[in-house]
Amino acid sequence: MGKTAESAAGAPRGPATASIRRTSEAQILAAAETVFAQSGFDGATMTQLAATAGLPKANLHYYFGTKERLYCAVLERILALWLDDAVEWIVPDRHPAEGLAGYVRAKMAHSRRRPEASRIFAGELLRGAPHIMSYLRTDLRQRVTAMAGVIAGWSKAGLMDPVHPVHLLFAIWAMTQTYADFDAQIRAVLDKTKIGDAEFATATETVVALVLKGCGVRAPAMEP
Amino acid sequence: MGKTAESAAGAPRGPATASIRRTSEAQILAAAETVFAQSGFDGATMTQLAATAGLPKANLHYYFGTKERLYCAVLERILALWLDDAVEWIVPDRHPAEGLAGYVRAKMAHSRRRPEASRIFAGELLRGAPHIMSYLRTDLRQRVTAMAGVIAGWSKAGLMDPVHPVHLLFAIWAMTQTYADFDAQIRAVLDKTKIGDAEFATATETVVALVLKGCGVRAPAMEP
DNA sequence: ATCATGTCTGACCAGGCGGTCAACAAATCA
DNA sequence: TGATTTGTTGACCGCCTGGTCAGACATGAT
Repeated sequence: MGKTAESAAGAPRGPATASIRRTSEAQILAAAETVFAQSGFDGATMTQLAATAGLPKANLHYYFGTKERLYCAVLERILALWLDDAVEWIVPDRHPAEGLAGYVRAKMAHSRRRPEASRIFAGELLRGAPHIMSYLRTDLRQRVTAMAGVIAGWSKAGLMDPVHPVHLLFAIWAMTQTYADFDAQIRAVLDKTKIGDAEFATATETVVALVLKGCGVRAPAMEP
Repeated sequence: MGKTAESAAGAPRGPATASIRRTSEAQILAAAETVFAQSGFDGATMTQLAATAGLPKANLHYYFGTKERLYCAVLERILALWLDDAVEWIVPDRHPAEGLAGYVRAKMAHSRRRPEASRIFAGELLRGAPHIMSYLRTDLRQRVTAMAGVIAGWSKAGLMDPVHPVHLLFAIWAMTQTYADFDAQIRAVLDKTKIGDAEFATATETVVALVLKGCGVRAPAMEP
């Protein structure tokens, strides 16, 4: 039937431009990420959310219905980004010296570039993960199992010590995300209003070294 | 003048039993620690706080005035406990193998025994530490400086690698507190409703090994 | 008894919260 | 063009929030 050419995918209703919806939703989601990261779910108010988005409050309800649905939309957006780092680095083909270092650096870069996403995730976990428990138990758990297998393989191959793979991952997540989540503490201790690139690079290399040496990763063999 | 014998210290007014005040305050603080840990400052309500304490709402206001003052009282209680671990373990007399391992184990024990305290602290940091920023910049920073000196001393003495001491501390805090703060994630990934003692011991030893090997701590010399 | 002091609490309040809705503007379809 | 759907918004609502307060109650000194 005569659907217009534009609506290729993801436009269940509305025959023509869903671009307005997309634009407004993106605008609201971006604002919401900032506000939820600063104030948390309970601390944020719809009025504050609307003001940050530069739209009337009723408009947010038009697009997302309730505060909780808006929050969940923000969460889903974050989770999508969350999973991609691992598959690039924690793979059997790589040497652990490269894989673990790359993964840690990717996670640190995440904490640097998108601290708000990390903070929203942290807040959700702190409250017992009421909105993402099912995701944790399925998607995340599955990925962790896969990554743990890779790491165990590295150990068996004699490329590194036999470290408990899952707890190693917890440790890596903790060390890297702390620079986003608990930034206030780090700034206070370092006596800086903002963490500079140099300081962050120092942090990154400290964590990388801690992980590589901590896992007893052997020097990678040079490819012929 | 004729103050009764009981009021030895800390009873500025009231001639007789200040024990009632002490008891009620302790009861309220204990309940508040639980509720604030579960729901955060914004999520918790005075009604919920009162119900958990088993007292009428007005009673909480009688003793603490406002929700914020109650919250701050809870925070202060936590901070007092927070500082004591370090001074016992991160001291020049000890070998780093003993000092770092002991410190990590103490922090892990803290996460195990008093996860609520850790979560309240984490929530406060996540929101930018509005109530404890001055504490972080004074007390905590001072202690960190002292600890960093000890660690740097260990490195100079050739007892361990020259690891950046402050970032090492951030890493230790992150790895240990993650077992309290993000317990939901850990339980979901491990597919357990509760983390057992055995699993927690595994976690502890994983972190201890990661830190000791990661810092290149030499084997401690035996005392004659 | 009387009084002073501290403790306790039900009833109440103003304000802000998330959410609704009717009416209106804009865009797309026929 | 008119018809129909989608987007926009100010005004409004009921509820729950943190906080108040007058007065009941307990306790010990005089």
